[in-house]
Amino acid sequence: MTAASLVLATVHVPGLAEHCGTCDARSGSICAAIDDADLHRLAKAAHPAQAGAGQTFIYEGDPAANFYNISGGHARLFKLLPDGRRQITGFARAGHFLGLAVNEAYSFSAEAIDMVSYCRIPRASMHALLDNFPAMERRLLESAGNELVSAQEQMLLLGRKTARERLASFIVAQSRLDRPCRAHTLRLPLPMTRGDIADYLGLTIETVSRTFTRLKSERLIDLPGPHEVVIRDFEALDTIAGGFAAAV
Amino acid sequence: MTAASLVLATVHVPGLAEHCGTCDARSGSICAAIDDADLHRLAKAAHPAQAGAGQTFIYEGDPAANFYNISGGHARLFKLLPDGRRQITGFARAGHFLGLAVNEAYSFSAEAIDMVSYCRIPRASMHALLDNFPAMERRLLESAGNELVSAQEQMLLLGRKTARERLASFIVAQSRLDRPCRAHTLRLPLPMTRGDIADYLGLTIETVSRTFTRLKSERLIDLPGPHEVVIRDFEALDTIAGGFAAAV
DNA sequence: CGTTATCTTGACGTACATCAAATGTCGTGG
DNA sequence: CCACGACATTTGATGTACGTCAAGATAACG
Repeated sequence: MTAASLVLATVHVPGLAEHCGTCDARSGSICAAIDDADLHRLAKAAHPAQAGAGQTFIYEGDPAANFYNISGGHARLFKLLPDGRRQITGFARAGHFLGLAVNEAYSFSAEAIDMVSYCRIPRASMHALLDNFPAMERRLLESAGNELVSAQEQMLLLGRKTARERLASFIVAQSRLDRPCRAHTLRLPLPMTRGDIADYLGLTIETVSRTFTRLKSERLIDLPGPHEVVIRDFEALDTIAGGFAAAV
Repeated sequence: MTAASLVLATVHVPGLAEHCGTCDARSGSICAAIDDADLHRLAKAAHPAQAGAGQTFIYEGDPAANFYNISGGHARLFKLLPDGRRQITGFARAGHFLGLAVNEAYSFSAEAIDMVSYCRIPRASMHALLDNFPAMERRLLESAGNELVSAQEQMLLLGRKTARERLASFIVAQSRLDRPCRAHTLRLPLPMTRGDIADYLGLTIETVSRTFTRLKSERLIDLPGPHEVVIRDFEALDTIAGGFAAAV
């Protein structure tokens, strides 16, 4: 990076910043750390792309050449054991940055659940961006902190909670995710399959299904279809999620 | 921070940097990002302290006023459910930085296993350090990445591995931790109790003990005492840890 | 509208938890 | 140095939450 290019970098080039300027996910992602004037710098580094449902776009073990920023759709992030057992470590949606949990090689795979839009940022470009925009690095650090907090929460779930508590935790977490500010959602979309939920919660499909059915029969939720949950008693779910042995 | 103090900051004040200059853990921690000339800046921000065995020095839920850097000893990091069920999310030793997984409040508790030495860094001081030493922030980001990778690895363990695979994974990970560069250790110290290991692996004390005994009877390890393991067949352990159904 | 994958429900099996007691370890004071 | 007590660990007997296997019901998709 020469001094000249640094000066030029502050000149807005119309068109280049297009896909970043119109990006719905920008405000809720680390890209918000870069303001409009410098947006073309970001737009030059971030290459937009898409992945259709079922398509894997990050392979665990591959050299980590790129970082990814999800701008739309839903993806599952997972690790596999050699015999095929799968652990979903998280779901990514708009605003989610992928690449923190990366050293030389990707430590997980990423697969599109529905149509996923994302931006690919080459490693070198990312480092250049971070060098030039400290606000972005700070935001990344905050983001990493949040990810660590939820990873630890998930360890507690996987190591110590019952199936019932896991599912309640999952529903509560999803509802918080859906509308972080407003009151907890009533109708909650679940883009992932029962198999995904099972592999996320360390259970089997059958146990997930049975536990959903039980929560429904207890009037805590409704299940209009496989891909949506209606929360009928948030307080009760939240109590169960916290690990209080709820009355049946 | 005034311009004057920034200039003064580069003047070495003998004595102030003492506890950082002589810190054994420095080279393996984020403190290595600050070179000798600026060490007094770090030393001014980092307040050394100690915690005796069994003493809790971070309480989950407390306002996150400080960051911590472990300089000696071993600590368990854990989360509790209201009925007392415990999940240990990790063990901290010299060089480990605590505070990444923190927003407003601590998301975990930290308790000394043996005598723990640590440096307490007030939140504001930490931010000032990061503003002035970009190398430190970069190192913190790398550290966060590493933590996330191991958190995901632990999710795979907790969600999908058998007791046998969990214990093998634990032993292999501990041996890698002990001597990252050299060949895998033969004699491995385990400062934590069986209860700690159980709560880390999502098992009970009894299952941990039985599984240790079984690995011993299969000549994969020796158990000279409760607080050390001798690795007799690293390859086999590593295979089991990876999730290959090992022959009995 | 048929085909296929996903989801639900049931019957049964098992890995690990729980309960209980013996054995071992370690710090402390005689 | 050894004896005692408290606590950690091991080992055994039994229970159970969840997994596995299997079959139907429902939803998704061309």
